[in-house]
Amino acid sequence: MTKTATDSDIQALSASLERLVAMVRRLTPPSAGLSLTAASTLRSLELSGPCRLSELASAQGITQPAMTQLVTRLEREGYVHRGGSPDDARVVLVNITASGRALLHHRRQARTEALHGLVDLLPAADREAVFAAVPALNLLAELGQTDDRSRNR
Amino acid sequence: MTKTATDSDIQALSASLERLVAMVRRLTPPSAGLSLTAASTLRSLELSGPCRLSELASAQGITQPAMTQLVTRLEREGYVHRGGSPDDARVVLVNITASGRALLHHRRQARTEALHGLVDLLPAADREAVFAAVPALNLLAELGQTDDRSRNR
DNA sequence: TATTGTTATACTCTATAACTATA
DNA sequence: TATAGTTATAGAGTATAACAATA
Repeated sequence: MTKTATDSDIQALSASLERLVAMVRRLTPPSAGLSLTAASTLRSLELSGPCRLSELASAQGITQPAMTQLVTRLEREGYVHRGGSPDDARVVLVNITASGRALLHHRRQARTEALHGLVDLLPAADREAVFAAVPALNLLAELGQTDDRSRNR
Repeated sequence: MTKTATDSDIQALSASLERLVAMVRRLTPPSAGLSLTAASTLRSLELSGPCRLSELASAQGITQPAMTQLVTRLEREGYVHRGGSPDDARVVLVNITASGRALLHHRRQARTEALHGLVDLLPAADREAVFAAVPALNLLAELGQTDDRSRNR
């Protein structure tokens, strides 16, 4: 029946996303050691392997200087490592360390536990609706990631 | 069939939420004028009406001094107003201004437009799964909000 | 000359500790 | 003495502009 998305559908989704962001922020606040951008950058490195600094910056939607500083902090804490490229001496290849992987693992466990507590409070029907939507939500998030808004920096 | 949530369900949801947060951050970056906390605080004021500074702080999961400063910035920009309580002279009641409401409205429009672009790229089945999950996601977010973790500050 | 990354500088956002004013 | 909020100070996180090194 829902052939195309109506504005009111989109607005409801948008409002829901706003609330979910607030929830996630409370589940793993920056006080837990990593800012949202720092955590997201680590995750990205975990998936991609060694990655250029400029690619990391555009993937996170922040500027190159901001990523330089973030990587400097992450390197100081031992979560990433800066290496050079054999092909191009200008390039810096950033990679996640074992310690960085361990940190991600720990954060995921903590959040999973907290989420478990919340999800268990949901009525069964709602719980199933949420899980049923996970693949679609992943697709949506992926589209948002590869969308080239703010690539032009 | 899904009687209780399995760990792998929860982990998939958790990972999905991480990606959605990254997407939302790119849709309305802090460069658009308001940080996530600032926007969330305004939204909260829009819903609740005049609110004590300490309540705002605990609702957002930040400290009282951080909220003092955020409210100072928002007041300087004209988005909120500080008033006293007639009952208790220690209390500050913060309220949103017409300008603050207008800002929220504008941001919502911008995000809704951007989301529309993404949602239209989803296959119809995924689109419907997302919309079908919205009420459940709202409920989940609400549980996360009223959950009293990090109330003890 | 263009690209990759860093440095310099400034502002937001957050925390903890110490303080003021009121209850 | 306890509570509501502010001030002081420090550090993370971000931006823009100017720079160095390499292609």
